[in-house]
Amino acid sequence: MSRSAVSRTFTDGASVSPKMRKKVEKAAQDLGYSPNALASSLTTGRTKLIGLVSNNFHNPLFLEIFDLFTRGLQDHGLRPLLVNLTDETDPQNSVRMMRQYSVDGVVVASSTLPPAFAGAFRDAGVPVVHSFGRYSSSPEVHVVGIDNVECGRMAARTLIESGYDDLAFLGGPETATSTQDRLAGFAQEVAKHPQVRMRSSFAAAYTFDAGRAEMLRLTQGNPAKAYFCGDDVLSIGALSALAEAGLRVPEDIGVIGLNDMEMAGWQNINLTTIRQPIEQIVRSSIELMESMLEDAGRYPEARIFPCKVIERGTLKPKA
Amino acid sequence: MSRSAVSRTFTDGASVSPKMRKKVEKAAQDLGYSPNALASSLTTGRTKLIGLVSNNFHNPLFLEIFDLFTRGLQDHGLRPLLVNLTDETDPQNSVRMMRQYSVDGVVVASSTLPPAFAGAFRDAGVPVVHSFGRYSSSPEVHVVGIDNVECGRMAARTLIESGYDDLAFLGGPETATSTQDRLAGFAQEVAKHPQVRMRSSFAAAYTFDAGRAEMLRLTQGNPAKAYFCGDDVLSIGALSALAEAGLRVPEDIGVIGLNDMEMAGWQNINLTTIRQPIEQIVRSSIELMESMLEDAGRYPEARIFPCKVIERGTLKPKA
DNA sequence: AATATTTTTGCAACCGGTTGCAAAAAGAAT
DNA sequence: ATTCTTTTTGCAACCGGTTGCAAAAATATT
Repeated sequence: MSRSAVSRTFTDGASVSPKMRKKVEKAAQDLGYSPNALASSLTTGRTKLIGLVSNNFHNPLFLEIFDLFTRGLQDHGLRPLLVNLTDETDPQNSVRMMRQYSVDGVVVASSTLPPAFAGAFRDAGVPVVHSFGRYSSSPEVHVVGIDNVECGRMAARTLIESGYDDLAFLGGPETATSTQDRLAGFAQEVAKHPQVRMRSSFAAAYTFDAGRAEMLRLTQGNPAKAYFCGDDVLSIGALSALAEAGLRVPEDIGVIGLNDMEMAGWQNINLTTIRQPIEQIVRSSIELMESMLEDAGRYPEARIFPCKVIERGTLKPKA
Repeated sequence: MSRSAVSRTFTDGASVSPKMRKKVEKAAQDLGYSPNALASSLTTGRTKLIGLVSNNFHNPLFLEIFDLFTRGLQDHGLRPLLVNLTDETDPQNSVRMMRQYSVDGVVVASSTLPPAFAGAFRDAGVPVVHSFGRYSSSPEVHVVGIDNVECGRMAARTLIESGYDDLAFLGGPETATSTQDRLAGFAQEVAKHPQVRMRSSFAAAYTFDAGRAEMLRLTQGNPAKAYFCGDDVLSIGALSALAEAGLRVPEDIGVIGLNDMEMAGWQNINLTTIRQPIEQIVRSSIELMESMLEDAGRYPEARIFPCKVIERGTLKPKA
């Protein structure tokens, strides 16, 4: 029973006779031995470690996303090494760290990080997919997500079909690419309808407080009749502000969100929103990652999934 | 410039002359070299990998907890290897996995897992701390969390002080130790007040839907005047049910939750609740883990942090 | 300047596995 | 029974680092 024999019984596809395997397994059992994954990575070059880096640790939607990612990766025998990107952390730092731990790949799960961030991994030779990233027809790296421009159009279309003609976009931080894209689509669709007017403003962050603050400010003046908020949490903040201002939803003002996080379906929130198919996005991201593990040189690809409107109670029913 | 010289420039405290260090650093720069953490772990026996295992991927509070843990660990140069424990996964399985990846330690972040689960790691010789675990005066493993019995008492006391005398406990799953402890404390305090009556019931899970369903059921009959719900999400579900049943809070029925997750402070929820000091618990857990990395044989210790009532709008103001 | 002391450096063995290759064992064919 | 194949096994080198130890270099002492 040599060292190689042991190694071979634990790597499937290797040539070991049934009896040798039995013998080794028995011994392993008795000694409580199990192979050291890290040592083996040294020669095989694979760690099965996947860096999961995100900066969205305040949006409950991302708990759902982390749940899906961790379960999905585990099911494929991969291990998520979690990286919480705060504002201070230097991107290059996390790139270096990921390399030191020889991760097999990195998935960047964030709707607010710029494409260049994910690019840094690719430049370092680490397979990377950017989930929930910005759609581009010629992506720098693999991107899996939604078409934010189309979502903007969809929101405008929905509001208009519901009979609103005084619209507004309440976005997240003006610098986030997702915000810009959604606004662009929204404006584009509105432009097709001469009788419809629109305006826009921005919350400081994709948070309840920011949404509420901005909507409170808006209710001081002369608010629009229907708002497309760039995110569900933002929407809920806005709804809170509206309630506090004594305005009824949807009778006085309509609201449509984006994401369809679990909470949006809660009966006391009941938010009409555009559903982002996170299960599909995550599943597809993992599949893409797996295929890159086989062939790292794969040409960057954008996988875009369609969104759909989930009608609940914050918009007047369509006529 | 030998291999050892390189190794020494990257391990602090090693004997290298300034000029040698410069030379190595220059070369590393040019070649884009950075040491392989996994290879080094082979000889040093330390990976700086910490298993972060949890089964609470549906409670938004845990997003806050993951945020704190990942940031905290990162700040100490440790890397969280995330494990999502689903119902199907065999505990032994994750123990083996953690050993294969030679994690330096494991933190079990869960209020619902039994102490025995964390014990399995200890038995395997892996340093472990159970955060948000059940308090015990003679813990099997290090536990950091709150005293659920005392929380139960505190809830009852608060309700009684607010003038309610027809109380009820609306717990999570009856099997969860946290539920049992909270109920015990609640009942214990009520027993001191002969004029106060109480009852109890249980939601199927610590979720909005379960809380709502149970409260809807209760409103069919003759509900109590004030409820202590075993968790904020549960409370919010209950609040939704009460609103749907046309009952006013706090005028008709009072509600107090537990956890004080971010959402509880949202103006349109405004839940009176018992705050669990998660920042302290997480910080302390990490400190404890660090000290175990030095001295693995440390005697199991229970660190319990006090909770406090956060008064908001779901209880009648104290007289 | 010669010697003693301290610091820096490189050698070589080791950490715990994997893997190409040749020797040994088992099975098939004659 | 002998020879030819095929399968199984062990040897030894390697993955990318660390570290005790002795040799070499730099500093200090007389």
